[in-house]
Amino acid sequence: MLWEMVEMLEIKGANLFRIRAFQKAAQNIENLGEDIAQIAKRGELQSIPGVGKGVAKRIEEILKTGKLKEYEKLKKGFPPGLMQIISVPEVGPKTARLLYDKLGIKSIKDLEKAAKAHKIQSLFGLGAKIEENILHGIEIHQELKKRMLLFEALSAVRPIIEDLKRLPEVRLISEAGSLRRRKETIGDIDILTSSTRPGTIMKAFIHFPEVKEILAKGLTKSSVRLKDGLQVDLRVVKPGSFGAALVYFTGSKSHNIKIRELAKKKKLKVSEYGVFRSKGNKKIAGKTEEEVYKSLGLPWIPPELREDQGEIEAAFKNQLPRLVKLSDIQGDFHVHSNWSDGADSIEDIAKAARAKGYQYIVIADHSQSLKVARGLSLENLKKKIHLIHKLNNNLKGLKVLTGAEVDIKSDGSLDYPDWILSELDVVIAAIHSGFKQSRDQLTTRILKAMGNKYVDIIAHPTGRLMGAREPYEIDFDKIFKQAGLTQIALEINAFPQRLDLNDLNVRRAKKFGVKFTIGTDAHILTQLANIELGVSVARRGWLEKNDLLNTLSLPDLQKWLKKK
DNA sequence: GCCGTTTTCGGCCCGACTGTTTTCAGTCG
Repeated sequence: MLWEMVEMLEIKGANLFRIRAFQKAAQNIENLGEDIAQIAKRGELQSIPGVGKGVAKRIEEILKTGKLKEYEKLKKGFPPGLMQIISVPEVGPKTARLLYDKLGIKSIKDLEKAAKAHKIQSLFGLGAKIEENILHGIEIHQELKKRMLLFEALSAVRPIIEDLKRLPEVRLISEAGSLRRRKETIGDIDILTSSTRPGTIMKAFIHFPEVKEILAKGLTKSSVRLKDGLQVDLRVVKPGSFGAALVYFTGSKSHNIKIRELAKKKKLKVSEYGVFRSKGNKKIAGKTEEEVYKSLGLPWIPPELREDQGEIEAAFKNQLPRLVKLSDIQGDFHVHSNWSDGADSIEDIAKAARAKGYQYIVIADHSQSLKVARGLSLENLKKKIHLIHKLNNNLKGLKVLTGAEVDIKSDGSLDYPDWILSELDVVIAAIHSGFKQSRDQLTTRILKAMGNKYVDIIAHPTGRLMGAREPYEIDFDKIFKQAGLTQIALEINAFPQRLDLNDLNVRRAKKFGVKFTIGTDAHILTQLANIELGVSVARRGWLEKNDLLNTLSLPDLQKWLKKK
């Protein structure tokens, strides 16, 4: 409701600062990672940044009545299609208002008709060019909405950066934007380079073989669409501004705003060119990110934290988390072999894991009920355990841990009897069916599974598949609390479509004392590399080394498993 | 409407680009 109010008020032409206040509040509420009703119950609404007396009152009204009078009233006077118009590129609130007042345009369809009939160019302030841009905007506006998975963006950007690095004119180069922050979905790919000769770089970039279409080509900025549809923006700045530009292009937008507000209070000004004194405009930083943050009295902030979710305040107090690193990871907790629906033999997986420098790996095939994934019968599981023990005798430098991804059946019971679970090193429990159960049912179901003393990990706790399946509804607070209490770890599933738990829930769960494991859910050797995605989620969830079981050495992990 | 390492009142990030109304408003990131 707040978001919609923002759009309606923009078109209405309300006070911009009031609108921005709503916007800020809406964004922070969206990123809570906790049920707002719980916060309201504790009477702590105003502890949410950007939520003051006014917004708190509105939230209380919504929670109490399910409605917001102010919103309903606003909406009544609004044609339903009008808000969509500002989602067309080139059309903002002012233009939308003008088009509505003068031409009665109240939907994208109306807009297209009017543009094609050349009615727009006759309006005061608009012209033929704008009319043309609007038509183009309508064309691409559908496509723009699609965001790609982090995994896809990473696979696309790496070869491009490698190509660019080969150019002698390129000095420094980095990914930027939401990709560098490792958000789970990416709109378009941003790359930043520094050079004193941007022209040559631009030219080489737009002629890369992967490029299908050149969207814009300038002196220091070009945009292309690749053959697979991804949009890539490349920007070149002078070496002395690289750090400031990297801060700026990495974002997030709200992080940048807060940084600049902070600067202002210190009589400084931050832009993509550097940090300047307000008086006299003397440049005092810009070459590196460290320099930029330092000039504001802050330590360098890892990109994954730059979401204006308290990282600046934490940095100010020198309380930033020491985020877990990929190199801290000693093993993978969730791998499938060709005993169930995986592609590779346990021996090959073990060798690949050893080559990655791991100390251990958990082979966790599906359980008997999951026929679609060739779940293992009791008989086969016994055989598999035996085989792994034999394999470990001949294997140096890595230990294969016996595991299973055991189905949590719809009544909350497990798909294997206790006696065989007790034989396994690691028991992972997960839901693979009955997603449509009620929130209460699903929550109770998982809690019941957590009541089994052999369970070590709950895998992909919300079951989502980005782009294909919504997360199922569970009472996070109850599950996090129980996980904290029992020390049953929650998985950060690193499969590209899953990333489940997600960053927000990870951060929330940590506050309950929850431990986590990263598992790639790999079904083929190349997917072992996805551990990196899991580490990104962990970092975005503010996790430190100690929060993850994956960082334990083999002996420490074995101690942990015994203790449980 | 929110907020306080200037402030309980008076501010609220910064700059590029575009097109059009020739000096700047609107949009975008």
